[in-house]
Amino acid sequence: MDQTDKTLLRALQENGRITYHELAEKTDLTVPAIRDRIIKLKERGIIRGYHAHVDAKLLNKDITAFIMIESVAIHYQDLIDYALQEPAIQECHSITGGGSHLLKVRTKNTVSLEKLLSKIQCWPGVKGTETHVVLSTFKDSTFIEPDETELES
Amino acid sequence: MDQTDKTLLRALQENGRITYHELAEKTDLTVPAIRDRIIKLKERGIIRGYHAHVDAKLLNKDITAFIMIESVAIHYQDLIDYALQEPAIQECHSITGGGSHLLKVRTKNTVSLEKLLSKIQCWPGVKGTETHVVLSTFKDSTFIEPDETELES
DNA sequence: ACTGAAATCGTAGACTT
DNA sequence: AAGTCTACGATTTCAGT
Repeated sequence: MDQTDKTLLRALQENGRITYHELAEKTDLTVPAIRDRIIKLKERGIIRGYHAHVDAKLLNKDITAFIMIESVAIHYQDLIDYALQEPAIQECHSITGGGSHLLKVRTKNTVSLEKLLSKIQCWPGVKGTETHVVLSTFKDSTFIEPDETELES
Repeated sequence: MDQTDKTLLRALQENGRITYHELAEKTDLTVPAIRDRIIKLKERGIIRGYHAHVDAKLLNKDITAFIMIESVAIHYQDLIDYALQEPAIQECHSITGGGSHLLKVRTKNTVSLEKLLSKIQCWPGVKGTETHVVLSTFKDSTFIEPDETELES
């Protein structure tokens, strides 16, 4: 993980379809060298994948919400299994502080959000939920600055 | 927005570097037709961009946290401006329920999280914060299912 | 990590429905 | 307006060095 790798990671996060040729220009390396490095970054798990970012509202998902769940420990695995199966749930984290888990969900409207909440409240071990509907999103980035010195390799 | 567009959106969300040829095979269209559709999806804002997804932990960001902020309305714009400037803040939403805003942040460790929190608590209008540190992430998808009938076009 | 050739892919214009 | 065909240039890939 040297300066060149960091440049590649920044560029690929900014534009996931950038060509090897452009990356070669940015780094003063040749195209095959770029390719080798990117393959290695993938093999090391640093690059997990490439994804198109689509606009949720334009795909008829008008509601984004965060749902804090209070659940009992014995049923944590059930909760995870249910969360993985539900397409409207984009993220599921276990967290510290009030609540045991936090979900990020996308639904078409308030009706579908209500249906989803009813489902969740029926999951085994769920004692309570607290929903925060997103009114506006001012920043939504997936960019991670690779600026720290790395420990490994 | 027909069945073909939905297939394209699904495929591009799953693999942002998929070739037009592969997409042509999936949809039984020719490569130029695929290209035209993708250009239009971009022009309509449905495709916002393409991004490499990198592993935060492997880039020395060990902490993910959600910070709920209670702020006074007069200073909302200040809060947004500060959030946009801070690279550790990945998301900033205004929300309903307890708290006025929710941040998703990534930091190297608890020390840098503490520093960030100190900064945020000094922002004008911030009355209080409530931090939820992520212990484990069980689902982290950006996939949005384009399965509803669309209103526009 | 570089070179160079071969295969694959993306792009643009003209044409068809 | 949307798709196809064809041809050309760009990109990716895969040797060997």
